[in-house]
Amino acid sequence: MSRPRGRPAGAQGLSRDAILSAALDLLGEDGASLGMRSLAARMGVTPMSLYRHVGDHASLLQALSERVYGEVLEEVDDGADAPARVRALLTRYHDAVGRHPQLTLAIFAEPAALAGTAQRITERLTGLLAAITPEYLLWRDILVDHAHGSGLALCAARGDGAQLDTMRAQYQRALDCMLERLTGLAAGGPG
Amino acid sequence: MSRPRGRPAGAQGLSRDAILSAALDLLGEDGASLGMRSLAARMGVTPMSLYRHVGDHASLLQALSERVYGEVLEEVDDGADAPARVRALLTRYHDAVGRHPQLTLAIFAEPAALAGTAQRITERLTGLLAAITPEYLLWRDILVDHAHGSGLALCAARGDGAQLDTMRAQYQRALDCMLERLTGLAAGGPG
DNA sequence: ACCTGAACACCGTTCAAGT
DNA sequence: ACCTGAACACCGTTCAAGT
Repeated sequence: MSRPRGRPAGAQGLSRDAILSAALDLLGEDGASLGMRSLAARMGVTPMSLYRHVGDHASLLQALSERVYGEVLEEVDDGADAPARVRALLTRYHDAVGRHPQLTLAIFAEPAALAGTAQRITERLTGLLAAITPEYLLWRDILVDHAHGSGLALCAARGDGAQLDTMRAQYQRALDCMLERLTGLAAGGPG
Repeated sequence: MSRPRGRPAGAQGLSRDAILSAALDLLGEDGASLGMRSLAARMGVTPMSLYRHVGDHASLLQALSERVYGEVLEEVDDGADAPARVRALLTRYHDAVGRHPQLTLAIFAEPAALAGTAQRITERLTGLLAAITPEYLLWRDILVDHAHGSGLALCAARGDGAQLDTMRAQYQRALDCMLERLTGLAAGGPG
């Protein structure tokens, strides 16, 4: 029973990329937490096979977070004005949380995993806000913290697709409300 | 070696209250996560002794969150106006996160643990905001999400006392800024 | 009623094979 | 270079004693 020891004969082997993709798939399923053993089982492989490709569990988490949150920075809409770009950047960030709530929760528990990417996102946001208001540091903190908190609510509602759409719309409303106050436009009235 | 089986002769036994207090102490220490085994070890007792008093790990978490976050509602300053009471309530909530970041992170991963208490806090906040603005639901979401996100940053900076004070002050500034926009007072200028 | 050890089904990770 | 099983030090939890 079970496979013989040593490298399998005809197998084409694992790849770091395939492991990361499988890990995101696994995290997307209901109630599945990202374990080295469950990830290995899903790939039909021994837990230890993973270590050569993705390092230990913390490294795996870091690689996943860079892949997911690195995409947030890929947006380019340099033509738009600063408030619109702030809006787009935060929406992308918030969406990334909604797409991978379990990963985000794991990162929150081990904040070093996101350090580099998070800093780059924050820097871009800071630059955009500086063009809008002299109180850009205060508003950067407000917008980032609010995005995190709203993302946390997304995490708590993991799995429920319909509710997720509602919450995404609520985030848009809240974000618009704050951007209006921030830019001083103070649009129309309530309702 | 080790103790004999059965109930120890002279021991006065465990109490639910003592266990919960010890659990909060344990969570307050650096890098200590709340395990049944580590908690039992700290109390000089077998892991299984705890189950009779606090139930399983999820129940323990829930009991702790009710103890910590229940205090948030104990505030009474009925004389103050609604914005001041909103400010006090959110500040207490935020402080509770800062005092128990590890517990809060554990709750975030298992949101059912806080369900009851969180709802009561949200209800009181909603009532207060309804007296201030017709857009009270929008602002309730904004303020709650922002408090959570800022609390999350507190969790990430766990342990560092000086930084904690700075972050608490930053939260006050952000909260004041939003309450000004919310009440329409629009105080002075930047700086 | 209350606490115990042994046991079960899990973890992440090290290490020494094996091909 | 790459994958393997066995082993180690952990988990939470069940169960059947023991007092």
